[in-house]
Amino acid sequence: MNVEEIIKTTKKMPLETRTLIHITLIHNKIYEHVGNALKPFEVSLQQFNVLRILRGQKGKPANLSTLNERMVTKMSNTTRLVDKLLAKGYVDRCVCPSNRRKVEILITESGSQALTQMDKVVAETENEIVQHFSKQELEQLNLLLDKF
Amino acid sequence: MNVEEIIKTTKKMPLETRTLIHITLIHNKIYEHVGNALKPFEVSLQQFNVLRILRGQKGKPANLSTLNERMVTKMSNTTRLVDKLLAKGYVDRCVCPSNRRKVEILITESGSQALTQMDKVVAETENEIVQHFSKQELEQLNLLLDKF
DNA sequence: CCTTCATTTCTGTTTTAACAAAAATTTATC
DNA sequence: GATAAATTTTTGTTAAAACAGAAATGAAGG
Repeated sequence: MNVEEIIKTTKKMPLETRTLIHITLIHNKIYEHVGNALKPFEVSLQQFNVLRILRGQKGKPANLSTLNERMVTKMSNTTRLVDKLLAKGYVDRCVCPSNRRKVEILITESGSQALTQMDKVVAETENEIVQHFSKQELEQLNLLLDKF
Repeated sequence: MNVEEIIKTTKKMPLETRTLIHITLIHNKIYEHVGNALKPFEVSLQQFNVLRILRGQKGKPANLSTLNERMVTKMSNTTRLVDKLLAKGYVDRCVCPSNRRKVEILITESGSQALTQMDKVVAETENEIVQHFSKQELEQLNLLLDKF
């Protein structure tokens, strides 16, 4: 990925700026590719993310604040995101009996099965995106990214 | 930035997945910080980006397709983005006399002045974001990012 | 208990983005 | 030159995100 070529500029920009633009371009690429891979399932990246968190709960229900805390991209209205998963039958939701302010969200069997399918295509897409990296380079990259 | 800590997971994930989540988290950070820096000017990151492109034209007008081509994040409706810059008096727009399908967009004096101010705070923010990197590390990072 | 405050979720509103199709103009072809 | 095709921008509609405030419940202190 050549930054200058993509944004069609010949001007030399500060290394700091170039780095941040670079990250944004890569993010756009990830978002687009993974989003497309999920399109057949009619779920957004965010919804996929929530399903993964719920599976990670291993049967233990999660409430909204837990979801929000663990989401890659925090958003203000997780309620409506869960509404959509509910409409697809991928999750169950009920008020928490011990604290009726809270809500308990669980992935359904149907949600789990769909998620297994999604995992496959997402993993393939992820591998495609990083296909030009060796394992060692990926490790080196992660070390550098930790510095942000 | 510790990925596992931020998304509150203890599970070991594939290096590929971790890398892409990492990129997304960093992108969120950039977006948030630079967005906040621009807030006093009441322009979005995208609008700031367009102003920079227009300045790069050095007086030569740009049309919508040129803008779209050079934007970091492509979007379908650049028309409405330019509408907003127009409302703020930061750009001028008129139909291209030689090809009346096209439109010519120019940054105004007021836009240039505002942009100079924005540049300052954005550059500061960018430096903050990469403050833990040495110049050499930034170069190394850019080389790795080129592999995407 | 009653009042106040804190927590958690939900709702309303406004912005922004995504997608598709329409309108205006130019270019090409017969 | 008329008609069809291509290009560029605009508009309409729907979906998603951001922001702020309301509602419901629980906890604490008098």
